[in-house]
Amino acid sequence: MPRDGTATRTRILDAAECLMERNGVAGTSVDQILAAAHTSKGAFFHHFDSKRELTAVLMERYVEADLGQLRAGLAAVETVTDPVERALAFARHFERWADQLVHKDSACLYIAALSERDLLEGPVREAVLRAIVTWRDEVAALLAPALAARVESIPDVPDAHELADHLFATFEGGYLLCRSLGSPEPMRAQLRIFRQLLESLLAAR
Amino acid sequence: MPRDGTATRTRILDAAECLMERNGVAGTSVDQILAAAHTSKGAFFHHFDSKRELTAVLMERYVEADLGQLRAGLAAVETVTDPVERALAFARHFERWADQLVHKDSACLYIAALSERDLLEGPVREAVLRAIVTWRDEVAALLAPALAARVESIPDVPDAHELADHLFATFEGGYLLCRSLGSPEPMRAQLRIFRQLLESLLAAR
DNA sequence: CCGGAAACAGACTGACTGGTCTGTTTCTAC
DNA sequence: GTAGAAACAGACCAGTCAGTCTGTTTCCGG
Repeated sequence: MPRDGTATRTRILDAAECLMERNGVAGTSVDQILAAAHTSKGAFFHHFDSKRELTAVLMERYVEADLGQLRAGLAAVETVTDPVERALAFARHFERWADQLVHKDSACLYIAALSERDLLEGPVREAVLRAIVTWRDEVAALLAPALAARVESIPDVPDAHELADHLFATFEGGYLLCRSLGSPEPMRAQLRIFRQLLESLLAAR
Repeated sequence: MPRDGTATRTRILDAAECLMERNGVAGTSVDQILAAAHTSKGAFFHHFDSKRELTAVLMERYVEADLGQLRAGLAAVETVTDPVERALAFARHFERWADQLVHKDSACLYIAALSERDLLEGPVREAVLRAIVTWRDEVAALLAPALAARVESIPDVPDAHELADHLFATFEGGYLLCRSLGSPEPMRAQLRIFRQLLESLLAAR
């Protein structure tokens, strides 16, 4: 086997992720990626068939990392036995971890992908969908027992899946607030609000 | 004065809004806009100095319409005297209006603008910021008295401004869920969740 | 040490980009 | 009516785009 190209491939993916998060997919040219990755057209089209395929591979990798964060959150609270406490601990986990999540003027690749319609077909869409559905199902499974424990004290019990989606919505909304305000603070604030709302929902009365 | 060009101008703005919502700003070319608006390069650059300026003007118009929705929501509940009931009526107002808000596979122009960094400077950014801050301030002013009325029964009272931002985050997160799932349903679901969470927060105990 | 395949470099291409320019039409003020 | 300015049309331009192609380098099995 000839020389190893995985380092170059990774550099291209890293550069593309960084640029596309900031400028969008259509707003990022292959030449820009090459410059940032310190490589050439030849290397790029050796590793990827097209810009489209790069985007798909990148999104796949991004989703995997994202789901890793979900699993880490679930693992961090699996020892908590009380369902209500476990749900709240889960919310607190992400609240604590918000600062690391949003570094200076970064954004979420999902937002970049979802704002371009021609990406909303094929593998990119499927990857995003997998992320959303996995978060929904896993978080709903965590929330359902907590909601069941309070079902008699809540007049209008929210649907566990929709409430799970609301965490996803909070993340993405937080990202957008951070982008527009140019500060990582809103993410922390929004995750805190989510936790506070969940606490009041699940409070014994 | 020669013939009236406002109709053409409006057609260009409408076409641009429609295309940019779907494909992003960088993902929409001037030629595409011209085709959709059934006009020419000459007309376009007569009405706008550049694509950048069109984007800025369009965003200004979009923000004004958005703030109109906010004012309509505030007006719809201003007769409700009890602060808690007024806040809840406000949430219910948008829950009811969710379906009209999101037509089939539409998206929010804020998301398109915020996903491209070079737009995050100058008038486009200022317009988005004005929308966010106005929503925040107006909604916070609505929520603050309601929160004050419950301050003794809530252990960890959320900040009114951050809670107001959470409504904005819910809208944007809802838009993203609608885009990825290809359905207008998630918007309604997320606004319902927001209302349910607010109800439990403001519930007398 | 050498044959071959993968890894890379970069000149090149045609389509498309935002934007300019020249010319024509349409209206109003006089 | 006619002068003049705004409204519009579309050919045109230089630059950029994604993608191709040819050639060179690097490395490993034999």
